[in-house]
Amino acid sequence: MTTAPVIPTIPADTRTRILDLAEGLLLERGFNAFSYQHLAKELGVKPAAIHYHYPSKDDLGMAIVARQLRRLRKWRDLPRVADLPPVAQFEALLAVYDTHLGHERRVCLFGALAADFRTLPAPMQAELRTFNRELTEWLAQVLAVGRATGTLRFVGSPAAKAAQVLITLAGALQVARVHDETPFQVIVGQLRLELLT
Amino acid sequence: MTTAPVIPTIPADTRTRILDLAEGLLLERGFNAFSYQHLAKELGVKPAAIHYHYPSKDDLGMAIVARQLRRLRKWRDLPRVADLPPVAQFEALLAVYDTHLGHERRVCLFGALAADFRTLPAPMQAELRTFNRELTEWLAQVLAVGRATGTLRFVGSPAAKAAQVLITLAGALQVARVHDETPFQVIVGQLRLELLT
DNA sequence: GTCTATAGCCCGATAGAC
DNA sequence: GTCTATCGGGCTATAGAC
Repeated sequence: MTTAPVIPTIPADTRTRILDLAEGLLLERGFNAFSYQHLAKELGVKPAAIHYHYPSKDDLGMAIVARQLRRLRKWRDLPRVADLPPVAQFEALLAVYDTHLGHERRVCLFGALAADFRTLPAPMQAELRTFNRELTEWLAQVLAVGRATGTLRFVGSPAAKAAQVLITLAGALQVARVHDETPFQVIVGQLRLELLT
Repeated sequence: MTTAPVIPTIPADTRTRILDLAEGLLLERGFNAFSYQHLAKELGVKPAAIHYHYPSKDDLGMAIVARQLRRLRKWRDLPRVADLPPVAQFEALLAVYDTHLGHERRVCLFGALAADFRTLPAPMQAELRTFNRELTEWLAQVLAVGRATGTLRFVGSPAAKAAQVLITLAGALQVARVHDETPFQVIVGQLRLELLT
């Protein structure tokens, strides 16, 4: 029996470690419920050290959303996603939400920020709008192709259905947080039942 | 021409005024983004005055959720709601969400609290779970009767469909906040298109 | 270039005035 | 019974040490 190769854990630079940690706290507790103190304690530095890397909390919040947007674009354009048939693309999307669920029942970026939206700095608001718009447009295209090729089934416009499906997924993660993972699975099951032919 | 009877605006007692105001701020900005100072300034008193009526912010938050739960039960059992046929009950539910939208694009209680759920006091968490559970059970019953009588159409279990529809409505209000009222109307239109025969 | 000491503010909450 | 003066603490952010 061979042992799996040891993949060295590359210690991310401080700037990235802060961003990862802040993103986790944002998705687990909300933007107004984590502080530089929380980050500092976890990283073993003083709160003010964070300010060197991200001068204001607004900057840090913006960096989180901007990175998520870059990731979305990268993911969407990946050959192993972009070249898939529509049903597999839809399943790949579901897998992303399932991953969120697996990470301490994190909600998605949109679900984390929507309620507190009015308290967010304007640049973050704009970036989140772009994020949601691009994701919706991508899914609308997937749904349109899927219906045209007879592998996905729905009534109404692809844009309306995409908006509905995405908000259902965001909401399913929120319900999972309030109750447990069961309703998430139930709701995703319902989506599959309705969409897949 | 006769003038409409003057309905005197009964000035609510201070306790109720605080609760109304706090509820509004909660649904517009989130639980962690409003303070006793905000309430006090609006009411023309000092922050500490609020503590007389609601000793802690946890008490105030709990009072908001508890009142919403009382309202839900009252609304659901109203003859003009309980005695309606399923389609009209569904439309009555949509009207409630439309009212939220009309009030400064408020989100619903669930949508306001889900993201920050882990930062809420335990009694509030429990009460919100009850709120969501009772609302879901009510809608599941409505959907079951509607399908049995041939006026509502859906696949899957009434419970799963109810969970999906409610989370879609909560999410539709969140999207309306992030973008504008259009996506809310689009998503509600999609729901109607799919459910109504 | 990286981090710490500390300022200054706003928070929720208590004690006690009226 | 109702409200105000004030406290201790946590917050973000700045100034400056190393």
